Amino acid sequence: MSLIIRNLSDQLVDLVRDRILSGVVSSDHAIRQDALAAELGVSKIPLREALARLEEEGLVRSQANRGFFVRSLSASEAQEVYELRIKLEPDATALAAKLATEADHTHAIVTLETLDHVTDEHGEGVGAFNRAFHRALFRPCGQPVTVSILERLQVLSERYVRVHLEPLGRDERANEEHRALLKAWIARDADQVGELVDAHIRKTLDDLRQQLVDD
Amino acid sequence: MSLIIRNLSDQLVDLVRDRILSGVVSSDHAIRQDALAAELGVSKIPLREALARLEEEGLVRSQANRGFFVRSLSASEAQEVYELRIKLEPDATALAAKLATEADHTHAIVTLETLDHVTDEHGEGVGAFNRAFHRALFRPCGQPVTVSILERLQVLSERYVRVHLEPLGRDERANEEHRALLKAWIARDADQVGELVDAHIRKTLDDLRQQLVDD
DNA sequence: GTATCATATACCGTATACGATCCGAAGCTT
DNA sequence: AAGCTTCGGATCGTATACGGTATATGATAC
Repeated sequence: MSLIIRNLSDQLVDLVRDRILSGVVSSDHAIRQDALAAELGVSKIPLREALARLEEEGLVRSQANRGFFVRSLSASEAQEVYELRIKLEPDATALAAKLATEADHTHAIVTLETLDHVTDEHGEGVGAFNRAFHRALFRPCGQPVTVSILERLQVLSERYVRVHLEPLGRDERANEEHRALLKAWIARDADQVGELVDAHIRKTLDDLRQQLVDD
Repeated sequence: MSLIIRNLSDQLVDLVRDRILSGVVSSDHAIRQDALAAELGVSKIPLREALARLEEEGLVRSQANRGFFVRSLSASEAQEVYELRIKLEPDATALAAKLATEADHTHAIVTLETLDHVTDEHGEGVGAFNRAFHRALFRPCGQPVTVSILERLQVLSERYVRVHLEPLGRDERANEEHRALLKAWIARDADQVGELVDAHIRKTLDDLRQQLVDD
């Protein structure tokens, strides 16, 4: 049992990221450091470190002497992020399928079951579990830089899914695609995994595009 | 004249990054926060923010209660970083060639001249100017996320160039490739730009591979 | 109505303090 | 002698307080 010790700012990164993804804090609104720190029961020093990290991730931006702001969404960024995922994620997931261990398999299976469960209950944080599933599939690829880039891209893309797609309840089709993808992944059919991931992301992008012109 | 106001931690990011790239601080050695802050004449709070950002960039890693360490180099990471650049940089640079303004053109030309000059004098920081040149070529692509990812990849790859290639003085061939690339880029020949960038990165990777097996 | 000034607010950076943790060395046990 | 335990210094992580500075806002003067 290797227990992971995390300092406060590490934990704050996740906490604040979740707040932004769930839309609790609105775009282009200044983040009051003292107020937020007081609300979370920490001082502003670890909070500022967390915000600095989130700025590198692309979720917030900062202006000198003005503070941190949640970055606003834009159709062009959505397009860009999904195109980047299409360039990177299929290959990484396909490679991971070849390298995955038994433990990776069970982890992916469990993650999908959790995602199914949460989807059925229409519970909070479907997006987070969706992210976790895809991450479970590409993480074993053994390429740390690629993994970190993909994780960042996933976070960015989740914002658009939450705003534009989640309300529509298009979970059904996605879940079927997930099952087919997992099956091929477990079977280590790298080629098919690559195609399925590619198709899956493209479909999401198509849905998003349609939704964005409708807006 | 829009003067850019940057706070201390922003400036420290660049300063510490340069120290790491130039090899002043050795790998896997703990960064003494108090000592470094005192040496730089700042307090450790903005320094910690800068280190947090550099950890997101992949240049340092942190262990809770142990501090920040310069990440060590590895052949597999080099390979990975260059493969990622091959996947992203040719397209981005080709797109930028189509979108570049007159100002972008002059900026790229000036940057290459500076690079030539520095190379001739065998001055310090050839790597930094090499980075600046490539950045000048892909920056006008109008895709901020792609640009930030490529900048990160460039920083990571520069470490390997400095250690394994720069001592060999292979600058001549690179400079010829740079000139051909710039010419096609100015002419907005997107297809050729893509091919040249791809070839340029591949050659560097090949050199690197050879050097790494020799090591 | 515009320009200038004063004030309030919030961020930025520093100094300081203190608990928590890590690491190496000394000492003890076996 | 090898291994384990304990201890203390060093460093990190966090909190708090304070001054400096930039921005925004509202009042005043012209």
